[in-house]
Amino acid sequence: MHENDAPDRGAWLNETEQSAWRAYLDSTRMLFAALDRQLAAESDLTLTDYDILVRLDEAPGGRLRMRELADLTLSTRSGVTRAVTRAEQAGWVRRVECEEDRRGMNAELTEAGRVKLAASAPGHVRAVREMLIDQLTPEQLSQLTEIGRRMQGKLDIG
Amino acid sequence: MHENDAPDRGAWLNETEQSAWRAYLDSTRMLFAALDRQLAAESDLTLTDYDILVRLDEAPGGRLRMRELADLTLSTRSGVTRAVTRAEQAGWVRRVECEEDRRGMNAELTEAGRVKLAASAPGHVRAVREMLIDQLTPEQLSQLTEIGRRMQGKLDIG
DNA sequence: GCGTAGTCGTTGCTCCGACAAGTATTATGG
DNA sequence: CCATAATACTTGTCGGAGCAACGACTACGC
Repeated sequence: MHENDAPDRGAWLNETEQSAWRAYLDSTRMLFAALDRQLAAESDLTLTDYDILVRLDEAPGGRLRMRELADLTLSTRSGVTRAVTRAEQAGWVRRVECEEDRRGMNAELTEAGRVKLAASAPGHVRAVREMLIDQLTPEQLSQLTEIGRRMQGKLDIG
Repeated sequence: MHENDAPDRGAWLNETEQSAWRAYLDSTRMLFAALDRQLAAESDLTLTDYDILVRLDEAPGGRLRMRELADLTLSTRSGVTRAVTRAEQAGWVRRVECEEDRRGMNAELTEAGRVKLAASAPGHVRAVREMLIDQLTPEQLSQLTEIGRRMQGKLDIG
């Protein structure tokens, strides 16, 4: 009758926790796979590639340091290096050396990049709506926001 | 004033939708990455590998057809072929030919596989608790279940 | 029965992304 | 100042996973 016999505290998940976790895990995997397929089929893009275009588009001057881009897209620096290289070869992005730090590099969205994003966004947004947003009540959508924020709060720190 | 000028129906997400989607996307990426790191560090496993051990453990006789395993883990057949090959080389799984269908193959959990799962589960479960379950109210946990189910309902069909 | 169509699992190919090491540059501490 | 540490990006290497193609087998239609 001590600390570790509270019903939920064992080494396994109870049934409620288990179904929540599985439902979340499976649905998320399905959603991400479906979004990747949609972007690949309609725009020949990866979700990561798309995310990079979006983040650059939102940044002042369409320009971000590689490091910032890695932080925003939650990927590693090497991942960003390669993704930006791909985008550069496709003409959507150009590399611009950093003035104030000679190690630094900026990725800058080109006009072709903005065009590409404008062409890709509607299909992607439609998919996100159909598969996620339209399936949920407004209350669930706001719960999802809060759930995500709480997880981020835990995961940002460690 | 017709069907597509409802405020939420445009080609872009409104602010509420946008923050929900980003919070969900980012937190999920963080969580999956953290879980993968935890399993890699403490058990030298992938989340997929772990999932395979779990599904086999739950199956009668610790045995499943490759196809079933692919469906349950939401991966492709080729993915399962390779994951099972890895698990087989590690000694956690053995391949058993299927009696009633000579094309078929079963993956069967070995004793070593059960031991491996028993050794890996507590750390993984602890991580899931810390990062996800403990961050949420019971109400949010049940909302998460319902959200996942709704998405699955949409995505299972098409 | 027999041919055709579909299914099962595997393999070849290729892409994506993580980690670790390397180079160049900037920051720090004495 | 100068040596050391820390940071920014890149690259080498590797592992995981998707798609398409394949051989083996089964199921179906007639």
